Amino acid sequence: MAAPTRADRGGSQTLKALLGIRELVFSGAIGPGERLSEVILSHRLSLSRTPIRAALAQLEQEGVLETIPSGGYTVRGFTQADVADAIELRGVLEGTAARFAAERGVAPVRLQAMHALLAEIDTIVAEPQEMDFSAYIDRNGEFHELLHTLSGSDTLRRELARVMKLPFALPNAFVTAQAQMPEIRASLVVAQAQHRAIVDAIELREGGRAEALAREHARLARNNLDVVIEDRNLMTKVPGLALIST
Amino acid sequence: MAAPTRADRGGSQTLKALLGIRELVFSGAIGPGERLSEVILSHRLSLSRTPIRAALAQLEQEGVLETIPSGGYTVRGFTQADVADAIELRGVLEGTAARFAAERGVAPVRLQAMHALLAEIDTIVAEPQEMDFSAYIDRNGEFHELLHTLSGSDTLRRELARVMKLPFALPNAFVTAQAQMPEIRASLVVAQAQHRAIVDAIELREGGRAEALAREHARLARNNLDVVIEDRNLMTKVPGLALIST
DNA sequence: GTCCGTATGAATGTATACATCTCGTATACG
DNA sequence: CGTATACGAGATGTATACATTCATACGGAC
Repeated sequence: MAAPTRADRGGSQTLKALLGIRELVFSGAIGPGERLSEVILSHRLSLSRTPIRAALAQLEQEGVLETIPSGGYTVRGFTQADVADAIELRGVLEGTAARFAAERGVAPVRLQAMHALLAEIDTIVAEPQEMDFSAYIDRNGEFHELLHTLSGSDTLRRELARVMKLPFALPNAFVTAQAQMPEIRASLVVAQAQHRAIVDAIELREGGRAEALAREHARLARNNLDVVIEDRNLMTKVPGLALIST
Repeated sequence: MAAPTRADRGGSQTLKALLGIRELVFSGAIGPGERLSEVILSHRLSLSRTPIRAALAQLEQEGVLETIPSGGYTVRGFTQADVADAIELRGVLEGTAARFAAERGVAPVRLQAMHALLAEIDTIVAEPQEMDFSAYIDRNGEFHELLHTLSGSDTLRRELARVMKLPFALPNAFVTAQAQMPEIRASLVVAQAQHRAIVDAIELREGGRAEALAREHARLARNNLDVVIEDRNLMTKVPGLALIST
């Protein structure tokens, strides 16, 4: 039983506030530009103002909220360009992670773990009829997380963790939408080919190639964004994309 | 009279706490690994615990502090590799900023401002006898800030602002140390040549070249780091470098 | 009718009291 | 003498009361 330790950063209240407010924002219940009142939120979430304040401050750091010069916070409005930039930024950072891994080398044990993941994703993607998207999302997330670790740079890993606080910048952001698109399989097959190429480049210590590949890999998500934007119905399927305003 | 508006994020107390704690940490008064007690800090800075808490949370986001699993914060210890990574990360992000500026184009007015800055730095660096380091630091800072803006990406600009919260990652971090080194002039002349090349590449819409140049520009700082590390006397001249532990 | 000053209300910023948990220490038992 | 347990000091987490500031609306003067 996961004994609720203080490590949860407010084992209860502050974490509740964080998750609660995030939910309110990304579900669109509050809407871009709208002001977040501490007292109203504290009533709505049945918490005191203190954990609410802590959560608001953190969400501002995450880029979800903006400070009002006179005090307080509003929901940040994202443009399509903002989302595209966030995705490309992830690509740049993951490219750097891949390059670091290639240049600095990685322990054989970890490469083995990488290959194990690749094999699992292979079988998932190769599924003839119905793909297990849930499994794909899990393994794909693990792949990227491991890649970040392989960089060997904590500073870089932190920064990547930060950028991926924005849900639409996540590697898995568009997978659920892809599940409803006709060319799904092909798209994921391409993604997996890129996964393999990235690992290959890392093993061969080809830093430049590893970086370029990881960037291109993120561009897949970038392309999907353009497709999804066209289809308002699909947009609701991508987490956090409801925040896009103009 | 700068009317203290709430926009200062705690017009007084919270800002005081932030600056105060940062000072305590970067001056080495607290030291890596040491725990930061809220009550002790509140006494030391003559503030209540509330603004202290807010400042601690922010400094943790900035990467200066680390959370203890059981609650509370300690001063983060930086290795030489951490500092090098932070500098290289800045280079990667500034490279992306330069590439964006080249690819997306910048308004002529802003390019003019860029050239004006370049001209000013030229005259400063060309000074025959004593260089005005203070002026150089100011203009150099403005150059980099403007470069970040020229990217046209707010997301990227935010991320750059974050990375540069670590003082040793700042473009100006090693200038004061350079002032005490024999090869100062040459080093800054090279830096200025790179400045010009970056702007040139942006004007010619050569994204790849702009990115590579900005990265190489950051490597100058990286190289200076190695030199400074050797000389414990110089280390104290570089802000925040006292945090380096092992 | 418009503009400016004032006043009122609500929001955030701050301080502090209280609750809860962690960790060190001392003591008792095996 | 070592270990386990219980206790206590001190830390953070939380709630709330108080101070201060900002925005809005109202009223009066020009």
